[in-house]
Amino acid sequence: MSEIIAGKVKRVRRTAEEARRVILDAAERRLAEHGPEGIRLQDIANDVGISHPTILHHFDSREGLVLALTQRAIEQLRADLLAAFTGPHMPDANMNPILDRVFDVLSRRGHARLIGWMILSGTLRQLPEAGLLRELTDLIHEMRVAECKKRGLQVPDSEDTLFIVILGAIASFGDGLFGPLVRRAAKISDDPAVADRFRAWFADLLRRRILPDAQ
Amino acid sequence: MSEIIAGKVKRVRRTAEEARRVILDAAERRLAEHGPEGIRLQDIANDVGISHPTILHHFDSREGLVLALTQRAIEQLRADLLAAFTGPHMPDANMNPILDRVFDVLSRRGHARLIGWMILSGTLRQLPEAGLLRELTDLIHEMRVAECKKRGLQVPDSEDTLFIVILGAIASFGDGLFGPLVRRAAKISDDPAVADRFRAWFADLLRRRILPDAQ
DNA sequence: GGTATTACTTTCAGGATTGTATATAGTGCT
DNA sequence: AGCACTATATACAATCCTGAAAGTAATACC
Repeated sequence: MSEIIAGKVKRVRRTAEEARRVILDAAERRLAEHGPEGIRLQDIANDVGISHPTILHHFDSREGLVLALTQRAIEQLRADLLAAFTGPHMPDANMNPILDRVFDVLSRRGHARLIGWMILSGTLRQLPEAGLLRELTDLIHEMRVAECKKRGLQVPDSEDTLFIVILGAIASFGDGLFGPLVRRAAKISDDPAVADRFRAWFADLLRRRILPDAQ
Repeated sequence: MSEIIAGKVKRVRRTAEEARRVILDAAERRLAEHGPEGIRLQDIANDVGISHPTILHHFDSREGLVLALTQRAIEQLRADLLAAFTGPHMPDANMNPILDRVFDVLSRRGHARLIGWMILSGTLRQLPEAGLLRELTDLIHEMRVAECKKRGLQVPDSEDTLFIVILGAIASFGDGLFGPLVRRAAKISDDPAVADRFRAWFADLLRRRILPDAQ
């Protein structure tokens, strides 16, 4: 491992924190590129340029590594999502920009795949519950009720709002992982414009369900 | 393996077809209960009551088994869907029983997880393109256009039908894999009745989009 | 400069899983 | 009955991965 200079091994010594970071980065890359089975201590160690027991030194065990990876990913995802939801146009019921950001976080940045893998490997059960969607539901429902009252419309059931949020979440995650497959099964061209149109279409569907058109 | 009677091994000999079937059944059960990593030759062999090389004899390799499992699931699903859409009550466009079936295969029987796993690990590329969703879309769209004309409504764009189907697929897959997580994040009780209500709600949403209420 | 700490390496062991080689026993056919 | 075919079993090999043990080298601190 590392460089060998004149028969002696040149070691790179990082701070523990730094070492953990680069190891997690490498693990995440492997996961994204090679899928679930790509997280092998040897391979990750090779990528970083260290020996695999070093990983065990920092994370105790393979599971420790996976747990740390999961934790970090969840925190990032949560931060990204909160940023999307507390953006400037939030009180607005226009779902398009919000869903755009959510889809972007989950699809392009690969969080859906990551979370999917974590669900499959069972590590996610060991993490604390976030309740993020509950907060979001309450937020939207409040806005929805107020708007409906203002317009003299029938006030919707709170479970309806809940289901809208759940659908949004499930479809966003689902698109991030299964989207390409589904589009192929529908014989859609690889053109990302179609995926974009679908997203807009879906956002419109949700928006109309949340608040019927005033026009 | 098998029963041992007076020092001799009593073998159960099935037809190749039958053997493949029971093996796939056992694999599917393991998949549903333990997820993708639960598909281990030894375990499956134990469940069936055979030795694990027998599985290799019938499927060549573990990957062959997984592939066959997926293929069978897709074919079953395909048959179910086509049957559902060409069934007697079809002009009715009631999505509920259909979605029930889809959710059953993908959620309860664990195929969403398996396919998710295959996407992540890259094995899925070896399956032939089905184009199933395209056929389904055409079927639905035809029906939809006919019904709209009959009622004197505006004929919908074919892309609208396509997106409905895609949403149905993505949400079904998404629910199968991410559903439990999402429901937890929404602080919903584990009560499966809620998941059922959501499914019905979603089916209704799709139905209304396909054909607006006549009332 | 000396010493303690710890990040890191090399080497090896244990375990699990897939896959191979070869023998055996049902089943159908002549 | 005898024979061919093949589904099945046993035993073994090969590989891979995680983890342990023990020693080495870089950094910090006195």
